[in-house]
Amino acid sequence: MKHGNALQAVRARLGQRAYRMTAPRWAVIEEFAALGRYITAKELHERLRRRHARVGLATVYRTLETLESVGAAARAPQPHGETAYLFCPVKHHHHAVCTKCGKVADVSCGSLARLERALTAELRFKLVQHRFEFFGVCDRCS
Amino acid sequence: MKHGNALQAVRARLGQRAYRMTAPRWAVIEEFAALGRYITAKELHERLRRRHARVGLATVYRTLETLESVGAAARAPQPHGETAYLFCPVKHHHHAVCTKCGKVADVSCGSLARLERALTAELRFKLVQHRFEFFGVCDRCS
DNA sequence: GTCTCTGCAAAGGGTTTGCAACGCA
DNA sequence: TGCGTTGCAAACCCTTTGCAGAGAC
Repeated sequence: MKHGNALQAVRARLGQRAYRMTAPRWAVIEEFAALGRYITAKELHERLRRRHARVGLATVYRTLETLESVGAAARAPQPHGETAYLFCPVKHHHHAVCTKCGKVADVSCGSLARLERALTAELRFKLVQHRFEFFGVCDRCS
Repeated sequence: MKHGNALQAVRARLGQRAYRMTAPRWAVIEEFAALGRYITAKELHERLRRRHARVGLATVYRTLETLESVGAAARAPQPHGETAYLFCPVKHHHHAVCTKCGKVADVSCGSLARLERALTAELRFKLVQHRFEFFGVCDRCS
């Protein structure tokens, strides 16, 4: 399974922090991890319902929050007011999002270091954090 | 006045599109433009109240929406669920936000063009849009 | 005088919380 | 068995909307 390793890694990470692995929580994590794109809590909840997994919406929110707290999910507030989440156990990087299918590709931020140094001098700002998002059309959709 | 030119430009832009310049609307725009940092509708509303400007919260929201529609305000959804706005009549660019005082510096995106070309080839993505945000500590706060 | 804009309050939509029952460990 | 977790529904919070009166042009 493609996401198997990442899944088990997250399972272990949760276990280390004394989280219990219940059926609803695991159902949310599996569905979420297999997705590979940003999704809202509501949408994820609906998918689980369709699969006959008895999971409350509140549990979906709580699980996503838990995953975020252990660094396994990225949160992206949308213009409309909703929040989209992405299963994403990798440390610090950025995303390129396909505007057609929603697929997400990872972008390392190593190549941005020089740019950041230049900006630091130019703006007289000590930059300590950044957030980049790229949007476009992926290989398969174009 | 520092923001005078931008203010009058926005006033003219609104006039061209047949918006009426009412007292409440102008109060919101003035307060907003003088600020120079991101602010939520609620916070802006409170500032206006303190200045004894009788403006409803709904009017603040409507004015911010109007400004956004004519390209004079930038919207930034926050993790918590609120939306922050910045008076920003310049076309397309990015921001560096001071994490202490909230001051915003503009970052042109010209220097990022090469980076974007490289990513297009590497990811097999046709990138059509991007959003960058930088966070750090400004000159005065450090 | 017309037609947009305003303020208020209610509605709307997403997210969080309280609580009793449940079920891992 | 103890304590974290769940589901439900109510509570919350931010934002939008309906409507009658006010005001710009």
